[in-house]
This record gives sequence, structure tokens and C-alpha cells, in this order.
Amino acid sequence: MKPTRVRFAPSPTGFVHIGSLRTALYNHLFAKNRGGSFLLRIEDTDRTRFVEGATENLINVLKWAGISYDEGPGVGGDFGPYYQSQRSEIYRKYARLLLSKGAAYMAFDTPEELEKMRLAEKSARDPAPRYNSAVRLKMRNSLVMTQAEVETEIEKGSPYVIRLLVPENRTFEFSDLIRGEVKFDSSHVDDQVLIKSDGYPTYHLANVVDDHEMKISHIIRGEEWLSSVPKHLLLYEYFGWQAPAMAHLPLIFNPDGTKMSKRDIQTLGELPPGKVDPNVETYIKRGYEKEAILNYIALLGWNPGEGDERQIFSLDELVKEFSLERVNKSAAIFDIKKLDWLNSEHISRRDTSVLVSQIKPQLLDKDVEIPSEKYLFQVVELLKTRLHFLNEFLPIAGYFFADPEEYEPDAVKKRWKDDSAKLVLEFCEQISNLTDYNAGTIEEALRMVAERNNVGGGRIIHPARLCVTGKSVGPGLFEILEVLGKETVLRRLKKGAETIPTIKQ
RNA sequence: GGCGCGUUCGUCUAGGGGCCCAGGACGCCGGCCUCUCACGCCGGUAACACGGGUUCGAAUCCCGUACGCGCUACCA
Repeated sequence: MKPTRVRFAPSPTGFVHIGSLRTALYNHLFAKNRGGSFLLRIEDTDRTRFVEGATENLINVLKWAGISYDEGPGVGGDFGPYYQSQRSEIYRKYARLLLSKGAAYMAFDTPEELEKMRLAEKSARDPAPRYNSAVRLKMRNSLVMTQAEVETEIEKGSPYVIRLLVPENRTFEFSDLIRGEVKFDSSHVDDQVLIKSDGYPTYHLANVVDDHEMKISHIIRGEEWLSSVPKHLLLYEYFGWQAPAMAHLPLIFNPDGTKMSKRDIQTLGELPPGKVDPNVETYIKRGYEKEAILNYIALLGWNPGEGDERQIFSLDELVKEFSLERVNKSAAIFDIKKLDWLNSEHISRRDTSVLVSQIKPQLLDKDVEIPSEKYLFQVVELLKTRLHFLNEFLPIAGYFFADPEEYEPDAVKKRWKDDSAKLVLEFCEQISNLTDYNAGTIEEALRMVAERNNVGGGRIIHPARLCVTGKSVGPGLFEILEVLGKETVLRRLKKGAETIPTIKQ
């Protein structure tokens, strides 16, 4: 059996689309699952759409996601170069081969002439005429021109393209690994341009040549390529090569069922309702965990199968479980809610010590003073389950690092009663005498004060939380008080008992 | 328009003739826990696009219709 070799072949024309990332992921998973190789190939043959920095950006995103590749830019490999723009000579060689076999021809038609042809051929029956057997003999190409005429044009330096000669009455059948049998008739295939007038190949020639030269065993790519498979099959046939197995992935849609488009954000500035941002970097910037994103997009079109109801997967687990047979045929809608859930799920399953090391930099960055590693660990432990995004840590944990500067007005209104200051101070008194200061003894102390005053625990708990954190929500009060330490707690309780009544009115 | 692909709860999906008056997950709703919020736990809501076949029996197979999406470039 031939070794498994797959590739992710993006074109550097902008940001990294969420669908591209999934394609890359699936390729990577498939390769690693089978002990094969995953390569990255940059399809930069469209010089007009080339975007500076797009390739670097793409590589960074893959690196961020932990989707490693065995061959490609930056890592090398035996089948390079991995930039198509650096392989022009190879494509020209194969184009000449096609020419010599009569499988392709040169065409000198100008864009204006093509436009004229389309206009002339356009009819109700055929609103989108193709450059094919029906019209090619009416055009200016090496099929109708004499050898001498062709040479003259070339000498004149006239721009020309090389087109694929698509035979009439051919049926192209193939078995897609995801979709099953797919059939096309050659009458719907056009004489595809193989080499553009600028000398660069089109995707169609380049991907066939490269996939063969790079010994690709399986092509896993988006469904938008399904329609051009017949052209590729014809090329493999002309070259006498065996085509790789193919798998066409379903698309990812906006919540409103439309295609996730870069235009949604680029031209409108902000996202219209029903749309979702297709740019992976947007999610990185918002603070999504890479584990969550990978987990989510993996599940968008793939699942582990009957009886396996797991939702949470690490990259390693995905590698272990992935198979193309379990990839769906139909498009999926990108639902941010589930991504959010996965994000908090991945965070709360993470070791606290790991979280500490991830959170520390953002605190240092904001000049937050961290009393000790152990202290931070305790705080994170306490807040872990309510942390949905790592970057939410400081906003919800601020009071662990500084005395509250204000008290939530609504909470003051609701929880601060006339006797609150008195109760809080009594509670102060009680805990200041504590020799063994911990959540358990603190609670005992509080309950005692409550009982003595004939009130429920809540009458002290809420005001105390307000004094100490300034907030109405958070972890259990006794745990907070323990972590904060007696000295800090007493200071804050006294300060609160003094200040809150003044703002109450 | 042509060609291709697709269509199970709001969303992601399980299901490949009887195990399904359709299972799981997110969301939503209700409850429990409780000092609040979150977590967790328990329960609920909700779907086989439509119409014909085939069959003793169809979400599952076939045909048609509708709808959606893709392609229809010297873009990928």
C-alpha cells in the first residue's frame, strides 16, 4: 500500500477562513491517523490577488493551532519547492508535453474577443457559454491557425494561453470518499486555461501536476472543487497518471444559511445579523482557546460515530478517532454558542497549575501584584468553573489583588440593611479572635454572630461579600475570606461598614 | 438557465428496512444544590422538507417536486 500523503493547499489571498482551518485540520488528522505525511503547499499562482503577508499569517495560524505539517515552507521536504510560484518551469514542461500530444492547444483570444464570443453564443438555452467544442473552432487558436500563423503571433509577442482540449461525449465518473459516485458529462466541461498569459499555471494544472509530483495519495478539500474534478481527471488521464483518492468536504455556513464570506465584515465594517466572522484570527483575538476551536470545527462535519457520545476531544484524541467515513455530506452552520461552551469546558478541565501559568502573564502585563504563586493558585482554583474565557480572569478576580474601590449600587440597595454595619463589625470582632483562620472556622464564627442576633446567615454573608469584593456574585464567601487572609478581610470589612452606609442614601 | 452536491429537533449530529411514535450534545425552559453567581445534578421542549413508489414493514432503497448551496473566469 502506498504511503498516505495529503496536503493543505491554500492560496495566500487574504486572511485564514474558518473553513480553511477545518480543511487543514482534517488533512492533518487523516494523515496522522494513518501514520502518513501532511504537507503545506502554497498556491500562489494568482499574482493579481496575491496579498503581502498572507502566507506568513497562515503559517502563524497553523502554528498557533498546533496543526503541524511534515513538509512545506519553513520545514522543507524532498518534494519542494512548496510555493507554486517557484515551480513555473515544471508546469511549463508538462504543458508542452500536453501540447505535443495534442491534448492542449494555444489560444490567442483577447479578453475582448472572449467577451464577444460569450455575448454572441449566449442564449436562453445557454446563458453561460463555455469555451468548448462548440465554439473553439470559431476562435483564434492553434487548432484553427496554421503553424506559420501561430509562429508569427508568438514572434510578435502576442499574449496567449494554453487550453485543455476536452473531448466530446465523454463521461467522467469517480467515487468520492465522502459523496460516493459522482458523474459528469464532458459537454459541461470547458477547455480550461492551463497556462495563463502571464506564464503562471491555473489551479487546475498546478494542483494535478503537484499532487502527482508530490506523491499525494488523497485529496481532501472543500466542496467548491467538486465541479472541476472532471478537468483534473482528464489531465491525469492525458499524463497517464493515477489520480489520488478524493474527498470533498461540505461547506460551513452562516447562521442564516449563507456562505461565510469575507465580504460580510470587510465591506460592511460590522457583522450583519445572521452572519458570523469567517476570519480565524478574530476568534484568536477574542480569546478562544485553540483546543476549543479545533474541537468545535472538528465536530462541524465529523463525529466519532454511533454509541460514542463524547463531545470533548483533544487534538491527540481527534487524531486517534478521525476517519473520512464519518465526515458528513451536508453543510454545517457555524454556531457560536457551542463554541463558547467548548471553550469553558476546555478551561475548566485544565490543570489549575497550567491555568496559573497562562494567567500570570496577563496579570503581569497589567502590573497586577501577585502576592505569591500559591496565592494565585488558590484564586484560580476558586474561579476556574466560572471562567469562560481566560481573558475574563482579571475582570472577575480583581478584588483578590486590590481592595474594592466601589460597591455595586444594585447590590448595596438590595443587600445592605440598617443593621448590616453592626453585624459586619460584630463578625469582624469574632474572626479577629480566630487563631485557626480557615473557611470552616470563619463560617462557624459567622453563624454564631447570626444566631446571636437572631438573623439568617445571609444577612451577614451578603453585606460581607459586598465589603470584601464590592460585588454581588462570586465564589463562596468563606473560601474567599480564607484565601484573602485575615488582615485584608478585617480591613475591608471595616472600610465597607464605614463607607457603604454613606453611599446607601 | 445548465451541471453538480445536499436536505433528521433552533444548531451540531446518531441512525445505513423492523432495535426509532427517532438517541446524544449545545441552546432554551423548569427543578435540585445553595450565602449570590457560576459549576454540577435531575427533568422538560423540540426534527425524519414534500409527494409518489418498492416492501409485510422506510428516517433508512428508488423516482419526482421544492428549497439551499457550489461551479459555470487567463480566481483559487
